[in-house]
Amino acid sequence: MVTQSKAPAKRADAQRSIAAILDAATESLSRNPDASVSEIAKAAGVGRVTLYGHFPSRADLVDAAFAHAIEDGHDALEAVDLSGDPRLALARLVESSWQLVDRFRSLLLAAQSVLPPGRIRSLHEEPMQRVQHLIERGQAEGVFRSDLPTSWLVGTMHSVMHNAADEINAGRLATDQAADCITATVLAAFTPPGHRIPALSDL
Amino acid sequence: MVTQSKAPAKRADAQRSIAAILDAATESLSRNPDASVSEIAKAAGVGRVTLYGHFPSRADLVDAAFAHAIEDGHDALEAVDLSGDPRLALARLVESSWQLVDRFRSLLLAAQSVLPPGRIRSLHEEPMQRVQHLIERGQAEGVFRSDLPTSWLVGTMHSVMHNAADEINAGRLATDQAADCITATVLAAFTPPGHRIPALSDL
DNA sequence: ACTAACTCGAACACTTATGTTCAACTTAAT
DNA sequence: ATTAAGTTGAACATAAGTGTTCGAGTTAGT
Repeated sequence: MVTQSKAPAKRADAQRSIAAILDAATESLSRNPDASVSEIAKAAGVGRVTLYGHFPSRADLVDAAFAHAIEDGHDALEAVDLSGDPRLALARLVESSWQLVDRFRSLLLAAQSVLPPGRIRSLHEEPMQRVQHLIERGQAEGVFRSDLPTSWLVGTMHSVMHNAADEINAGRLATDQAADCITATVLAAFTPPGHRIPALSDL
Repeated sequence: MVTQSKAPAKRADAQRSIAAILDAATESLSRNPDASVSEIAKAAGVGRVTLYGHFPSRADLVDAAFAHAIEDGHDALEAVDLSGDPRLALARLVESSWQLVDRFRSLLLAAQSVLPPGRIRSLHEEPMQRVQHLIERGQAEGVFRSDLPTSWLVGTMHSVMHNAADEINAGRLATDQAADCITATVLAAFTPPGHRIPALSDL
């Protein structure tokens, strides 16, 4: 997938431009989902026309930036070891996922308002399935609650991380405390009724 | 606060218009945070010029609609009995809050992108404090966890409700199941480490 | 050194929104 | 019945964004 089969191979400066644009788009859209094409071009140190030369429309650009971010995230998440106690695996996964969610949450907003509905979900699907599998394993082993839908638990993990981003943004939470808060909350939320809440320490 | 001291008292038809505009704005913005003034005016069965006659700018209109919604919500929330077991009180509060969050979540988005930063928080402060007081009482009585900041727990309750809205929107959750999922999740998230997760039934 | 690919700014056409003005019409209040 | 308040659509001015075209300059590849 590294080299497309058709296209006559871009020139070196074009590749540099594209990379710069993609980076700038990711950065700009992460700060402001409504960032204009002009802003992004300027941030990339590139002319607006050049940008349109590589990305036919703003939507194409957002799509590319979002896909690029997902790919980055995918690599990071794949490195996480999901074996062993599902609760410990979850803690590890949260730790890694959190940084990604925090970085790209605003980019997601941009994507949501521009990309066709199915597109985002299909890009998310692969990493999401790893989460879902882990949760299902935990449910099967009886350490995660089964009285709520798996999809609900997936969403809960997601939204708790988003909450952390909001709290940090509002100055009510320190960045280095976020991971602990998230882990503690998600672990508690996943614990079956009647069971004891595990402390982070005794796992 | 019902009648402003100065203003020469609006005429009956003007009051009707304002009410219709406010309702239409709430409804339109709840469906689409970017709804245009024209859309809202049309939905209110009123001329665009008339609308501008009452609300100098789009921002003023959004502000008014949002404040109106908060006031509605405030009344509903104030009717909730917060005495007795904090966990039961929380369940009652969640039940009532959930409907409001569901109704107005998109309106909040509109407000966030238009209103000055402090404005939203100041409008939210009063109802939020009731939640915070309840949580603090639960923490003091030892039935809610104290190892996480109170503000974090408040935010968690909020974000879990938002998650429910998303899940419904995505078709992964039925509307009538939402309240139970939220209650179960929030109750679990608030339970202190080492304690057992309470089932909804045995409270 | 030659050429095709690439870059750039300026200018243009197009769209969509906000907010204002005007002049005629309708309605509520006393 | 009079009058002031309210309503209305059409037209206008502004502003900001998107996408395209053009012509001239630069740069990478062979």
